[in-house]
Amino acid sequence: MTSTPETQLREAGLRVTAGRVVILEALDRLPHADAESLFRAAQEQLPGTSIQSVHNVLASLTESGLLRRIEPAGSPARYERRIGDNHHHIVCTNCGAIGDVDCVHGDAPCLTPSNTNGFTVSTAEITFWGLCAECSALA
Amino acid sequence: MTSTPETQLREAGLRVTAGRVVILEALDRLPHADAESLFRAAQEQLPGTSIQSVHNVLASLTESGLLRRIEPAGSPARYERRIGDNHHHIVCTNCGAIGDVDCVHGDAPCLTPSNTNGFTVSTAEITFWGLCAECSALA
DNA sequence: GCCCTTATCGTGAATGACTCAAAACAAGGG
DNA sequence: CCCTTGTTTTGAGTCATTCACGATAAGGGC
Repeated sequence: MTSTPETQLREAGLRVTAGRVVILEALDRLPHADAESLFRAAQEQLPGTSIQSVHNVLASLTESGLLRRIEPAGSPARYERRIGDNHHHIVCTNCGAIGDVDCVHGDAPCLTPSNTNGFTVSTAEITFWGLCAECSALA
Repeated sequence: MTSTPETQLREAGLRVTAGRVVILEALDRLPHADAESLFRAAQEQLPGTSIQSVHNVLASLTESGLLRRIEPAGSPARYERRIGDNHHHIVCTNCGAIGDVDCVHGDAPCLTPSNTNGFTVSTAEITFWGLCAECSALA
């Protein structure tokens, strides 16, 4: 039950602005979208907006924890409305499409590296690479 | 037994050039270095070199499989002389230092996502985030 | 409902990390 | 030793993102 964009923003202590609401709504339709796609989506409802404003919005929403930012190698940053769970991602090496992967094997094993080299580990992030259904079909 | 840079280059079918040898040697001293650091290291032995040349070298070495390129979120690409094993990395969220992590739990479990959304998975990449020994001490 | 403070947006310029292009150069087979 | 072809150099260009700052609007207080 994701609460409405307005409620979410208020709960995060952020002002409710048209830009933020539009971006949050666009991310429901376009999960894992990058700034550019969100900009194009936002323009339909906010013709006067700019790519910088989209970056502003994404930065504040990410900082407040309303969005999760993912940065697959070789691709611009993508954003998703996070559901609090720590799921992972699978990226198509051909077209860049991204899919969600529910936490692997009951989520515990991968959070425990064998040797940490003195590091204090706080999170683990898994990225799977492969071909999406469409690209596998074409191959 | 890492073979010498010269041998490695020849085996990969690449010409042996001063720049390539210098970069490979620098990566022994600076594992997980980025292009900029390697450029500075290379300048000591090749005063006339340029950052673009370093990128050239890194690109061809990566393509030939002599180097592995890693791109942690929020950091420029790092390079390492790969040993063929599929190890993972741990990145310090404070200073950006990177450590190697031997494959987790006998390497199999993390390569098998629970649901693949129709994707054909070929590789899995795990990035651990935390604080390096130095930064944990300072915190 | 209106004002005022202050967060946010929009415009513009700037940055970092890298890629592209073409001329100068050098590795190494013949 | 020469010639071919892969590399390096020099220089410009790109992309995604950030910085700076005046204009604008959200929303608490009156």
